[in-house]
Amino acid sequence: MYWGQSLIHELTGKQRVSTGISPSGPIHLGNLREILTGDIIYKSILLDGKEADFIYLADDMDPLRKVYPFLPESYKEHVGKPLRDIPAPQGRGTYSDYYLNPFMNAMKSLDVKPNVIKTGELYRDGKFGKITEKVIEKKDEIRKILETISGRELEESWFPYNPKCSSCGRINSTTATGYMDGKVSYTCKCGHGGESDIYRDEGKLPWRIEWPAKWKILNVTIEPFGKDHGTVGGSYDTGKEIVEKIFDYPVPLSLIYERILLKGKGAMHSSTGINIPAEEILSFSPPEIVRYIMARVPTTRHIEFDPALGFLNIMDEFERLMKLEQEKKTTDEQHWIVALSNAGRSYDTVPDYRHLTTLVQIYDSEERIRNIMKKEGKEPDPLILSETIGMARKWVRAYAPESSKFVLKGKDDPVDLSEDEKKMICLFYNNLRSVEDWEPEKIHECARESIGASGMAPSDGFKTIYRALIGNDRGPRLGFFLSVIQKEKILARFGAICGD
RNA sequence: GGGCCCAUAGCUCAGCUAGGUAGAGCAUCUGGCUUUUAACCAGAGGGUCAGGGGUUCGAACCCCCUUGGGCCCGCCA
Repeated sequence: MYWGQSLIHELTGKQRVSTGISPSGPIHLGNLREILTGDIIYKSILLDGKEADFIYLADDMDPLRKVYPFLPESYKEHVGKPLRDIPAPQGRGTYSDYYLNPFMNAMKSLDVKPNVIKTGELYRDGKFGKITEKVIEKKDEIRKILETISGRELEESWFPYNPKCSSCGRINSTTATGYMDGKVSYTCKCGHGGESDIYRDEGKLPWRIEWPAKWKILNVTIEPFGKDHGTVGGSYDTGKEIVEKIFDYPVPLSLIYERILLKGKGAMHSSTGINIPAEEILSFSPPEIVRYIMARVPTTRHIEFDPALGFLNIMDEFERLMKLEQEKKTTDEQHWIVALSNAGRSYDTVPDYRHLTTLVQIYDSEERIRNIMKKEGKEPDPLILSETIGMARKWVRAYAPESSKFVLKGKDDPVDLSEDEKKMICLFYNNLRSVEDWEPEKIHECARESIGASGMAPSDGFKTIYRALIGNDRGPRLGFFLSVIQKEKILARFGAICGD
Protein backbone atom coordinates (compact mmCIF):
# COMPACT_ATOMS: atom_id res chain seq x y z
CA MET A 1 0.00 0.00 0.00
CA TYR A 2 1.19 3.51 -0.73
CA TRP A 3 2.76 5.09 2.37
CA GLY A 4 0.45 8.08 2.28
CA GLN A 5 -2.57 5.88 2.10
CA SER A 6 -1.59 3.52 4.91
CA LEU A 7 -0.93 6.50 7.14
CA ILE A 8 -4.38 8.03 6.79
CA HIS A 9 -6.41 4.97 5.99
CA GLU A 10 -7.97 4.56 9.42
CA LEU A 11 -8.73 8.18 10.12
CA THR A 12 -12.34 9.14 10.51
CA GLY A 13 -14.03 12.47 10.23
CA LYS A 14 -12.89 15.63 8.57
CA GLN A 15 -9.16 16.21 8.71
CA ARG A 16 -7.14 19.41 8.79
CA VAL A 17 -3.53 19.15 7.68
CA SER A 18 -1.26 21.91 8.91
CA THR A 19 2.26 22.89 7.92
CA GLY A 20 4.41 25.90 8.51
CA ILE A 21 7.83 27.35 7.88
CA SER A 22 9.43 30.33 9.50
CA PRO A 23 10.28 32.72 6.65
CA SER A 24 13.67 33.64 8.06
CA GLY A 25 15.67 33.06 4.90
CA PRO A 26 15.57 31.66 1.36
CA ILE A 27 13.38 28.58 1.33
CA HIS A 28 15.18 25.58 -0.14
CA LEU A 29 14.45 22.09 -1.34
CA GLY A 30 14.83 20.72 2.20
CA ASN A 31 12.15 23.07 3.53
CA LEU A 32 9.98 22.15 0.59
CA ARG A 33 9.65 18.68 2.02
CA GLU A 34 7.52 20.06 4.84
CA ILE A 35 4.91 21.64 2.66
CA LEU A 36 4.97 18.94 0.00
CA THR A 37 4.57 16.24 2.62
CA GLY A 38 1.58 18.18 3.91
CA ASP A 39 0.15 18.47 0.44
CA ILE A 40 0.70 14.79 -0.32
CA ILE A 41 -1.07 13.79 2.88
CA TYR A 42 -3.88 16.23 2.26
CA LYS A 43 -4.42 14.92 -1.26
CA SER A 44 -4.04 11.32 -0.07
CA ILE A 45 -6.95 11.87 2.30
CA LEU A 46 -9.03 13.25 -0.56
CA LEU A 47 -8.01 10.37 -2.83
CA ASP A 48 -9.05 7.98 -0.08
CA GLY A 49 -12.49 9.51 -0.31
CA LYS A 50 -12.44 11.53 2.88
CA GLU A 51 -12.86 15.16 3.72
CA ALA A 52 -9.90 17.39 4.46
CA ASP A 53 -8.44 20.83 4.15
CA PHE A 54 -4.93 22.14 4.24
CA ILE A 55 -3.43 25.17 5.96
CA TYR A 56 -0.02 26.75 5.88
CA LEU A 57 1.20 28.96 8.68
CA ALA A 58 3.79 31.59 7.91
CA ASP A 59 5.45 32.21 11.24
CA ASP A 60 6.20 35.85 10.68
CA MET A 61 5.96 36.72 14.37
CA ASP A 62 9.08 34.70 15.02
CA PRO A 63 12.02 36.91 15.91
CA LEU A 64 15.15 37.13 13.80
CA ARG A 65 17.54 34.81 15.61
CA LYS A 66 20.83 36.16 14.40
CA VAL A 67 22.52 37.87 11.49
CA TYR A 68 22.56 35.03 8.97
CA PRO A 69 25.48 34.74 6.56
CA PHE A 70 23.31 36.04 3.75
CA LEU A 71 22.38 39.25 5.61
CA PRO A 72 24.29 42.52 5.86
CA GLU A 73 25.98 43.21 9.17
CA SER A 74 23.57 46.10 9.70
CA TYR A 75 20.84 43.60 10.51
CA LYS A 76 22.36 43.22 13.92
CA GLU A 77 20.00 45.88 15.19
CA HIS A 78 17.00 43.82 14.03
CA VAL A 79 17.93 40.66 15.90
CA GLY A 80 15.10 39.85 18.29
CA LYS A 81 12.39 41.69 16.37
CA PRO A 82 9.50 39.81 14.71
CA LEU A 83 10.25 39.09 11.05
CA ARG A 84 7.18 40.99 9.96
CA ASP A 85 8.51 44.15 11.62
CA ILE A 86 11.90 44.09 9.90
CA PRO A 87 12.51 45.71 6.50
CA ALA A 88 13.32 43.45 3.54
CA PRO A 89 17.02 42.97 2.80
CA GLN A 90 16.33 44.43 -0.65
CA GLY A 91 13.56 46.52 -2.09
CA ARG A 92 10.41 47.39 -0.22
CA GLY A 93 8.23 45.50 2.16
CA THR A 94 8.89 43.34 5.16
CA TYR A 95 11.56 40.79 5.78
CA SER A 96 9.05 37.95 6.07
CA ASP A 97 7.27 38.84 2.85
CA TYR A 98 10.58 39.13 1.06
CA TYR A 99 11.27 35.43 1.62
CA LEU A 100 7.65 34.32 1.64
CA ASN A 101 6.62 35.67 -1.75
CA PRO A 102 9.03 33.68 -3.93
CA PHE A 103 8.10 30.64 -1.90
CA MET A 104 4.42 31.21 -2.58
CA ASN A 105 5.19 31.31 -6.30
CA ALA A 106 7.08 28.06 -6.01
CA MET A 107 4.13 26.52 -4.21
CA LYS A 108 1.79 27.68 -6.92
CA SER A 109 3.77 26.00 -9.68
CA LEU A 110 3.94 22.84 -7.58
CA ASP A 111 0.15 22.91 -7.36
CA VAL A 112 0.29 23.34 -3.61
CA LYS A 113 -2.60 25.55 -2.63
CA PRO A 114 -3.05 25.68 1.10
CA ASN A 115 -5.01 28.25 2.97
CA VAL A 116 -2.17 30.60 3.91
CA ILE A 117 -2.31 32.10 7.37
CA LYS A 118 0.17 34.57 8.76
CA THR A 119 0.74 33.95 12.43
CA GLY A 120 1.26 37.66 12.98
CA GLU A 121 -2.27 38.32 11.79
CA LEU A 122 -3.66 35.74 14.18
CA TYR A 123 -2.01 37.66 16.99
CA ARG A 124 -3.10 41.01 15.61
CA ASP A 125 -6.70 39.83 15.42
CA GLY A 126 -6.65 38.53 18.96
CA LYS A 127 -7.01 34.88 17.96
CA PHE A 128 -4.44 33.86 20.54
CA GLY A 129 -5.96 36.03 23.29
CA LYS A 130 -8.26 33.61 24.99
CA ILE A 131 -5.86 30.72 24.94
CA THR A 132 -3.10 32.98 26.22
CA GLU A 133 -5.30 33.82 29.20
CA LYS A 134 -5.55 30.12 29.91
CA VAL A 135 -1.83 29.67 29.46
CA ILE A 136 -1.12 32.39 31.98
CA GLU A 137 -3.71 31.02 34.34
CA LYS A 138 -2.14 27.57 34.20
CA LYS A 139 1.42 28.70 33.97
CA ASP A 140 2.63 26.60 36.88
CA GLU A 141 1.22 23.43 35.36
CA ILE A 142 2.77 24.26 32.02
CA ARG A 143 6.09 24.98 33.65
CA LYS A 144 5.96 21.58 35.27
CA ILE A 145 5.18 19.86 31.98
CA LEU A 146 8.04 21.60 30.22
CA GLU A 147 10.47 20.86 32.98
CA THR A 148 9.48 17.22 33.42
CA ILE A 149 9.28 16.24 29.79
CA SER A 150 12.08 18.23 28.31
CA GLY A 151 14.26 17.66 31.34
CA ARG A 152 15.42 21.23 31.64
CA GLU A 153 14.93 23.75 34.34
CA LEU A 154 13.20 27.02 33.55
CA GLU A 155 14.44 30.22 35.04
CA GLU A 156 12.76 31.78 38.02
CA SER A 157 11.63 34.69 35.85
CA TRP A 158 10.15 32.44 33.16
CA PHE A 159 6.75 33.55 31.91
CA PRO A 160 4.69 31.77 29.22
CA TYR A 161 4.30 34.87 27.08
CA ASN A 162 6.99 37.06 25.53
CA PRO A 163 5.94 40.72 25.36
CA LYS A 164 7.23 42.86 22.54
CA CYS A 165 8.90 46.03 23.73
CA SER A 166 6.94 48.98 22.45
CA SER A 167 10.10 51.05 22.32
CA CYS A 168 12.83 48.89 20.73
CA GLY A 169 10.46 46.36 19.11
CA ARG A 170 12.25 43.24 20.34
CA ILE A 171 10.51 40.26 21.85
CA ASN A 172 13.59 38.53 23.14
CA SER A 173 14.79 41.17 25.53
CA THR A 174 11.77 41.72 27.74
CA THR A 175 11.04 40.29 31.16
CA ALA A 176 7.42 39.89 32.20
CA THR A 177 6.76 41.43 35.56
CA GLY A 178 3.06 40.93 36.08
CA TYR A 179 -0.31 40.19 34.55
CA MET A 180 -3.69 41.77 34.90
CA ASP A 181 -6.82 41.95 32.73
CA GLY A 182 -5.27 40.73 29.52
CA LYS A 183 -2.18 42.89 29.85
CA VAL A 184 1.31 41.66 30.60
CA SER A 185 3.59 44.25 32.14
CA TYR A 186 7.27 44.06 31.37
CA THR A 187 10.63 45.69 31.54
CA CYS A 188 13.06 45.64 28.64
CA LYS A 189 16.82 45.55 28.45
CA CYS A 190 16.62 48.73 26.42
CA GLY A 191 15.45 50.49 29.57
CA HIS A 192 11.85 50.80 28.51
CA GLY A 193 8.97 49.29 30.41
CA GLY A 194 5.28 48.96 29.64
CA GLU A 195 2.27 46.75 29.09
CA SER A 196 1.53 44.32 26.31
CA ASP A 197 -2.03 43.41 25.26
CA ILE A 198 -2.35 39.65 24.73
CA TYR A 199 -5.27 40.27 22.38
CA ARG A 200 -3.00 42.15 20.00
CA ASP A 201 0.29 41.59 18.23
CA GLU A 202 2.23 42.99 21.12
CA GLY A 203 3.97 39.78 22.00
CA LYS A 204 3.87 36.07 21.37
CA LEU A 205 3.76 32.71 23.03
CA PRO A 206 7.03 30.82 23.17
CA TRP A 207 7.33 28.13 20.54
CA ARG A 208 6.70 25.12 22.77
CA ILE A 209 3.39 26.63 23.85
CA GLU A 210 2.47 28.37 20.62
CA TRP A 211 2.57 25.13 18.69
CA PRO A 212 -0.06 23.26 20.72
CA ALA A 213 -2.06 26.50 20.94
CA LYS A 214 -2.22 26.59 17.15
CA TRP A 215 -3.42 22.99 17.07
CA LYS A 216 -6.27 23.93 19.31
CA ILE A 217 -7.37 27.25 17.85
CA LEU A 218 -7.05 26.05 14.25
CA ASN A 219 -8.46 22.54 14.82
CA VAL A 220 -5.42 20.77 13.42
CA THR A 221 -5.70 16.98 13.18
CA ILE A 222 -2.49 16.08 11.38
CA GLU A 223 0.84 17.80 10.98
CA PRO A 224 4.15 16.85 9.40
CA PHE A 225 7.33 18.13 11.02
CA GLY A 226 11.08 17.60 10.89
CA LYS A 227 12.82 15.03 13.03
CA ASP A 228 14.37 17.73 15.19
CA HIS A 229 10.94 18.40 16.71
CA GLY A 230 10.28 14.72 17.08
CA THR A 231 13.21 13.90 19.32
CA VAL A 232 12.42 12.63 22.83
CA GLY A 233 11.63 15.53 25.11
CA GLY A 234 11.29 17.73 22.04
CA SER A 235 8.55 20.16 21.23
CA TYR A 236 6.14 17.51 19.96
CA ASP A 237 6.43 15.63 23.24
CA THR A 238 5.75 18.71 25.34
CA GLY A 239 3.15 19.99 22.88
CA LYS A 240 1.28 16.73 23.10
CA GLU A 241 1.05 16.97 26.87
CA ILE A 242 0.08 20.63 26.85
CA VAL A 243 -2.62 20.28 24.21
CA GLU A 244 -4.25 17.36 25.98
CA LYS A 245 -3.92 18.39 29.61
CA ILE A 246 -4.17 22.15 29.40
CA PHE A 247 -6.14 22.85 26.23
CA ASP A 248 -8.27 19.71 26.31
CA TYR A 249 -7.75 18.98 22.64
CA PRO A 250 -6.55 15.69 21.07
CA VAL A 251 -2.98 15.69 19.84
CA PRO A 252 -2.74 15.80 16.05
CA LEU A 253 -1.34 12.80 14.23
CA SER A 254 2.39 13.31 13.83
CA LEU A 255 4.29 12.70 10.65
CA ILE A 256 8.02 13.01 11.05
CA TYR A 257 10.01 13.54 7.89
CA GLU A 258 13.71 12.98 7.28
CA ARG A 259 16.08 15.50 5.78
CA ILE A 260 17.13 16.04 2.23
CA LEU A 261 20.84 15.76 1.56
CA LEU A 262 22.71 17.20 -1.35
CA LYS A 263 24.72 14.41 -2.90
CA GLY A 264 28.30 14.49 -1.70
CA LYS A 265 27.70 17.61 0.40
CA GLY A 266 25.44 16.72 3.30
CA ALA A 267 22.20 17.95 4.80
CA MET A 268 20.63 21.09 3.41
CA HIS A 269 20.64 24.12 5.67
CA SER A 270 20.13 27.74 4.76
CA SER A 271 22.95 28.80 7.04
CA THR A 272 25.64 26.44 5.75
CA GLY A 273 25.08 27.38 2.13
CA ILE A 274 24.56 23.69 1.33
CA ASN A 275 21.17 23.96 -0.29
CA ILE A 276 19.27 24.54 -3.46
CA PRO A 277 16.66 27.29 -3.12
CA ALA A 278 13.15 26.38 -4.19
CA GLU A 279 13.20 28.80 -7.12
CA GLU A 280 16.51 27.40 -8.25
CA ILE A 281 15.36 23.82 -8.41
CA LEU A 282 12.25 24.84 -10.30
CA SER A 283 14.44 26.61 -12.83
CA PHE A 284 15.70 23.28 -14.15
CA SER A 285 13.24 20.71 -12.86
CA PRO A 286 9.66 20.34 -13.99
CA PRO A 287 7.41 20.70 -10.92
CA GLU A 288 6.16 17.13 -11.33
CA ILE A 289 9.65 15.85 -10.64
CA VAL A 290 10.02 17.83 -7.45
CA ARG A 291 6.75 16.35 -6.26
CA TYR A 292 7.75 12.91 -7.49
CA ILE A 293 10.99 13.03 -5.50
CA MET A 294 8.99 13.56 -2.32
CA ALA A 295 6.02 11.35 -3.17
CA ARG A 296 7.89 8.20 -4.17
CA VAL A 297 9.46 7.45 -0.79
CA PRO A 298 8.03 7.38 2.73
CA THR A 299 8.81 10.50 4.76
CA THR A 300 10.91 8.59 7.26
CA ARG A 301 13.66 8.10 4.72
CA HIS A 302 16.22 10.67 3.91
CA ILE A 303 16.50 11.74 0.30
CA GLU A 304 19.85 12.17 -1.35
CA PHE A 305 19.44 14.64 -4.15
CA ASP A 306 21.90 14.64 -7.02
CA PRO A 307 21.26 17.53 -9.40
CA ALA A 308 23.68 16.13 -12.02
CA LEU A 309 23.26 12.73 -13.67
CA GLY A 310 21.10 11.49 -10.83
CA PHE A 311 18.52 14.07 -11.72
CA LEU A 312 18.41 12.85 -15.30
CA ASN A 313 17.84 9.34 -14.03
CA ILE A 314 14.92 10.44 -11.89
CA MET A 315 13.55 12.17 -14.99
CA ASP A 316 13.82 8.94 -16.97
CA GLU A 317 12.25 6.95 -14.18
CA PHE A 318 9.38 9.38 -14.00
CA GLU A 319 8.81 9.40 -17.76
CA ARG A 320 8.79 5.61 -17.77
CA LEU A 321 6.24 5.63 -14.97
CA MET A 322 4.10 8.11 -16.91
CA LYS A 323 4.16 5.81 -19.88
CA LEU A 324 3.00 2.90 -17.74
CA GLU A 325 0.20 5.06 -16.39
CA GLN A 326 -0.94 6.03 -19.86
CA GLU A 327 -0.99 2.38 -20.84
CA LYS A 328 -2.89 1.67 -17.62
CA LYS A 329 -0.23 -0.74 -16.46
CA THR A 330 0.60 0.83 -13.12
CA THR A 331 0.14 -0.97 -9.83
CA ASP A 332 -2.10 0.64 -7.20
CA GLU A 333 0.89 2.08 -5.45
CA GLN A 334 2.39 3.47 -8.66
CA HIS A 335 -0.95 4.95 -9.51
CA TRP A 336 -0.98 6.86 -6.22
CA ILE A 337 2.53 8.11 -6.81
CA VAL A 338 1.53 9.32 -10.25
CA ALA A 339 -1.55 11.05 -8.90
CA LEU A 340 0.41 12.80 -6.18
CA SER A 341 3.17 13.90 -8.52
CA ASN A 342 0.65 15.75 -10.62
CA ALA A 343 1.33 19.47 -10.63
CA GLY A 344 -2.04 20.51 -11.97
CA ARG A 345 -1.33 20.21 -15.65
CA SER A 346 -1.48 17.45 -18.21
CA TYR A 347 1.23 14.83 -17.95
CA ASP A 348 1.20 13.46 -21.44
CA THR A 349 2.59 16.74 -22.66
CA VAL A 350 5.71 16.64 -20.51
CA PRO A 351 8.49 16.31 -23.06
CA ASP A 352 11.46 13.95 -23.08
CA TYR A 353 13.92 15.85 -20.92
CA ARG A 354 17.06 13.85 -21.65
CA HIS A 355 16.46 14.28 -25.34
CA LEU A 356 16.06 18.00 -24.85
CA THR A 357 19.42 18.30 -23.10
CA THR A 358 20.99 17.21 -26.39
CA LEU A 359 18.81 19.35 -28.61
CA VAL A 360 19.43 22.55 -26.69
CA GLN A 361 23.14 22.08 -27.18
CA ILE A 362 22.68 22.11 -30.94
CA TYR A 363 20.04 24.79 -31.36
CA ASP A 364 19.23 28.14 -29.92
CA SER A 365 15.94 28.34 -31.72
CA GLU A 366 12.98 27.01 -29.84
CA GLU A 367 11.06 26.82 -33.09
CA ARG A 368 13.68 24.48 -34.51
CA ILE A 369 13.51 22.18 -31.53
CA ARG A 370 9.77 22.12 -31.69
CA ASN A 371 9.86 21.13 -35.37
CA ILE A 372 12.35 18.38 -34.73
CA MET A 373 10.17 16.93 -32.01
CA LYS A 374 7.19 17.15 -34.28
CA LYS A 375 9.07 15.21 -36.95
CA GLU A 376 9.75 12.56 -34.34
CA GLY A 377 6.06 12.28 -33.70
CA LYS A 378 6.07 14.09 -30.40
CA GLU A 379 3.91 17.10 -29.95
CA PRO A 380 4.16 18.46 -26.44
CA ASP A 381 2.07 21.33 -25.24
CA PRO A 382 3.80 24.45 -26.65
CA LEU A 383 3.85 26.28 -23.37
CA ILE A 384 5.20 23.36 -21.40
CA LEU A 385 7.74 22.60 -24.11
CA SER A 386 9.01 26.13 -24.12
CA GLU A 387 9.31 26.07 -20.35
CA THR A 388 11.07 22.73 -20.35
CA ILE A 389 13.51 23.84 -23.03
CA GLY A 390 14.54 26.64 -20.72
CA MET A 391 14.96 24.14 -17.91
CA ALA A 392 17.09 21.79 -19.99
CA ARG A 393 19.31 24.72 -20.98
CA LYS A 394 19.72 25.68 -17.39
CA TRP A 395 20.57 22.13 -16.43
CA VAL A 396 23.21 21.80 -19.13
CA ARG A 397 24.73 25.12 -18.13
CA ALA A 398 24.70 24.69 -14.37
CA TYR A 399 24.52 21.00 -13.48
CA ALA A 400 25.50 18.75 -16.38
CA PRO A 401 28.75 16.82 -15.98
CA GLU A 402 31.40 17.66 -18.57
CA SER A 403 30.85 14.31 -20.28
CA SER A 404 27.32 15.33 -21.16
CA LYS A 405 28.29 18.58 -22.84
CA PHE A 406 29.48 19.25 -26.36
CA VAL A 407 30.00 22.11 -28.77
CA LEU A 408 29.62 21.67 -32.48
CA LYS A 409 32.86 22.56 -34.29
CA GLY A 410 32.87 25.30 -36.88
CA LYS A 411 33.52 24.60 -40.55
CA ASP A 412 37.21 25.45 -40.45
CA ASP A 413 38.14 24.50 -36.90
CA PRO A 414 41.34 22.47 -36.78
CA VAL A 415 41.20 18.73 -36.19
CA ASP A 416 43.99 16.24 -35.74
CA LEU A 417 43.42 13.17 -37.96
CA SER A 418 45.69 10.43 -39.27
CA GLU A 419 45.73 9.65 -43.02
CA ASP A 420 43.53 6.59 -42.53
CA GLU A 421 41.06 8.52 -40.43
CA LYS A 422 40.90 11.30 -42.95
CA LYS A 423 40.31 8.78 -45.71
CA MET A 424 37.40 7.31 -43.83
CA ILE A 425 35.89 10.72 -43.14
CA CYS A 426 36.10 11.60 -46.82
CA LEU A 427 34.52 8.32 -47.82
CA PHE A 428 31.72 9.03 -45.37
CA TYR A 429 31.47 12.55 -46.74
CA ASN A 430 31.04 11.31 -50.30
CA ASN A 431 28.49 8.71 -49.32
CA LEU A 432 26.61 11.17 -47.21
CA ARG A 433 26.14 13.50 -50.16
CA SER A 434 23.99 10.92 -51.88
CA VAL A 435 21.78 10.29 -48.87
CA GLU A 436 18.39 11.51 -50.03
CA ASP A 437 16.35 11.36 -46.86
CA TRP A 438 18.14 13.15 -44.06
CA GLU A 439 16.92 10.74 -41.42
CA PRO A 440 18.56 9.12 -38.41
CA GLU A 441 18.48 5.56 -39.66
CA LYS A 442 19.72 6.39 -43.13
CA ILE A 443 22.55 8.45 -41.78
CA HIS A 444 23.52 5.81 -39.28
CA GLU A 445 23.54 3.17 -41.97
CA CYS A 446 25.65 5.37 -44.19
CA ALA A 447 28.16 5.82 -41.37
CA ARG A 448 28.36 2.09 -40.72
CA GLU A 449 28.91 1.30 -44.39
CA SER A 450 31.54 3.99 -44.79
CA ILE A 451 33.45 2.87 -41.73
CA GLY A 452 33.24 -0.74 -42.87
CA ALA A 453 34.44 0.07 -46.37
CA SER A 454 37.40 2.00 -45.01
CA GLY A 455 38.54 -1.05 -43.08
CA MET A 456 38.41 0.69 -39.70
CA ALA A 457 36.98 -0.94 -36.62
CA PRO A 458 33.46 0.41 -36.00
CA SER A 459 34.28 1.85 -32.62
CA ASP A 460 37.33 3.71 -33.94
CA GLY A 461 35.35 4.95 -36.88
CA PHE A 462 32.66 6.49 -34.72
CA LYS A 463 35.23 8.06 -32.46
CA THR A 464 36.86 9.64 -35.47
CA ILE A 465 33.60 11.11 -36.68
CA TYR A 466 32.86 12.58 -33.26
CA ARG A 467 36.33 14.05 -33.10
CA ALA A 468 35.79 15.77 -36.39
CA LEU A 469 32.42 17.16 -35.32
CA ILE A 470 32.72 17.98 -31.63
CA GLY A 471 36.35 17.30 -30.76
CA ASN A 472 35.39 14.48 -28.46
CA ASP A 473 35.52 10.68 -28.61
CA ARG A 474 31.87 10.37 -27.78
CA GLY A 475 28.71 12.16 -28.64
CA PRO A 476 24.95 11.85 -29.09
CA ARG A 477 23.74 8.93 -31.17
CA LEU A 478 25.21 9.69 -34.53
CA GLY A 479 22.20 9.21 -36.78
CA PHE A 480 19.94 11.27 -34.60
CA PHE A 481 22.66 13.82 -33.99
CA LEU A 482 23.35 14.54 -37.65
CA SER A 483 19.70 14.36 -38.61
CA VAL A 484 18.85 17.34 -36.44
CA ILE A 485 21.63 19.42 -37.95
CA GLN A 486 21.29 20.85 -41.43
CA LYS A 487 22.81 18.60 -44.06
CA GLU A 488 24.68 21.49 -45.65
CA LYS A 489 26.34 22.34 -42.40
CA ILE A 490 27.63 18.81 -41.92
CA LEU A 491 28.79 18.55 -45.51
CA ALA A 492 30.58 21.87 -45.23
CA ARG A 493 32.52 20.67 -42.22
CA PHE A 494 33.53 17.36 -43.80
CA GLY A 495 34.20 19.09 -47.11
CA ALA A 496 36.63 21.45 -45.45
CA ILE A 497 38.47 18.53 -43.86
CA CYS A 498 38.72 16.77 -47.20
CA GLY A 499 39.86 19.89 -48.96
CA ASP A 500 36.77 19.97 -51.10
C1' G B 1 24.30 10.56 26.94
C1' G B 2 19.27 10.20 24.28
C1' G B 3 16.31 9.65 19.71
C1' C B 4 15.06 8.63 14.50
C1' C B 5 16.53 6.38 9.93
C1' C B 6 19.52 3.04 7.16
C1' A B 7 22.29 -1.96 6.33
C1' U B 8 18.97 -7.16 0.92
C1' A B 9 22.98 -9.15 -6.05
C1' G B 10 29.22 -5.65 -8.04
C1' C B 11 26.10 -0.62 -7.67
C1' U B 12 21.17 1.99 -6.50
C1' C B 13 17.25 0.16 -4.12
C1' A B 14 11.99 -2.58 -3.68
C1' G B 15 9.97 -6.30 -0.49
C1' C B 16 9.05 -5.21 6.19
C1' U B 17 1.38 -2.67 9.44
C1' A B 18 -1.00 -9.48 5.35
C1' G B 19 5.40 -13.88 8.41
C1' G B 20 4.54 -18.59 3.48
C1' U B 21 9.73 -20.87 -2.75
C1' A B 22 14.59 -13.75 -2.27
C1' G B 23 13.01 -9.24 -6.50
C1' A B 24 13.78 -4.76 -10.07
C1' G B 25 16.96 -1.38 -12.63
C1' C B 26 21.98 -0.68 -13.79
C1' A B 27 26.62 -3.44 -14.29
C1' U B 28 28.66 -8.49 -15.94
C1' C B 29 28.35 -12.73 -19.39
C1' U B 30 25.92 -15.20 -23.94
C1' G B 31 23.15 -14.53 -28.56
C1' G B 32 20.81 -10.85 -32.14
C1' C B 33 21.30 -5.76 -34.00
C1' U B 34 28.64 -5.00 -37.19
C1' U B 35 29.33 0.85 -30.65
C1' U B 36 27.43 5.53 -28.64
C1' U B 37 26.25 11.34 -24.01
C1' A B 38 23.92 5.18 -18.85
C1' A B 39 21.04 2.29 -26.89
C1' C B 40 17.49 -1.80 -28.21
C1' C B 41 15.69 -7.17 -28.21
C1' A B 42 16.25 -12.34 -26.14
C1' G B 43 18.58 -15.11 -22.31
C1' A B 44 22.18 -16.40 -18.21
C1' G B 45 25.15 -16.08 -13.91
C1' G B 46 25.18 -13.55 -9.37
C1' G B 47 22.59 -13.06 -2.37
C1' U B 48 24.90 -16.57 4.84
C1' C B 49 18.85 -10.45 3.36
C1' A B 50 25.30 -6.68 8.50
C1' G B 51 26.16 -10.32 12.88
C1' G B 52 24.05 -13.00 17.16
C1' G B 53 19.91 -14.67 19.99
C1' G B 54 14.45 -15.18 20.67
C1' U B 55 9.04 -16.05 19.09
C1' U B 56 6.96 -19.42 15.24
C1' C B 57 5.34 -25.32 11.78
C1' G B 58 7.79 -21.41 9.04
C1' A B 59 11.40 -14.88 9.82
C1' A B 60 14.57 -10.31 5.10
C1' C B 61 9.81 -9.21 7.63
C1' C B 62 7.91 -9.55 14.64
C1' C B 63 11.05 -9.02 19.68
C1' C B 64 16.02 -8.36 22.16
C1' C B 65 21.33 -7.54 21.77
C1' U B 66 25.80 -6.26 18.91
C1' U B 67 28.42 -3.83 14.85
C1' G B 68 28.83 -0.12 11.01
C1' G B 69 26.86 4.43 8.57
C1' G B 70 23.65 9.00 8.18
C1' C B 71 20.91 12.68 10.66
C1' C B 72 18.77 15.18 14.94
C1' C B 73 18.84 16.68 20.15
C1' G B 74 20.20 24.21 25.08
C1' C B 75 17.45 28.59 23.71
C1' C B 76 14.96 29.87 19.26
C1' A B 77 12.37 27.78 15.18
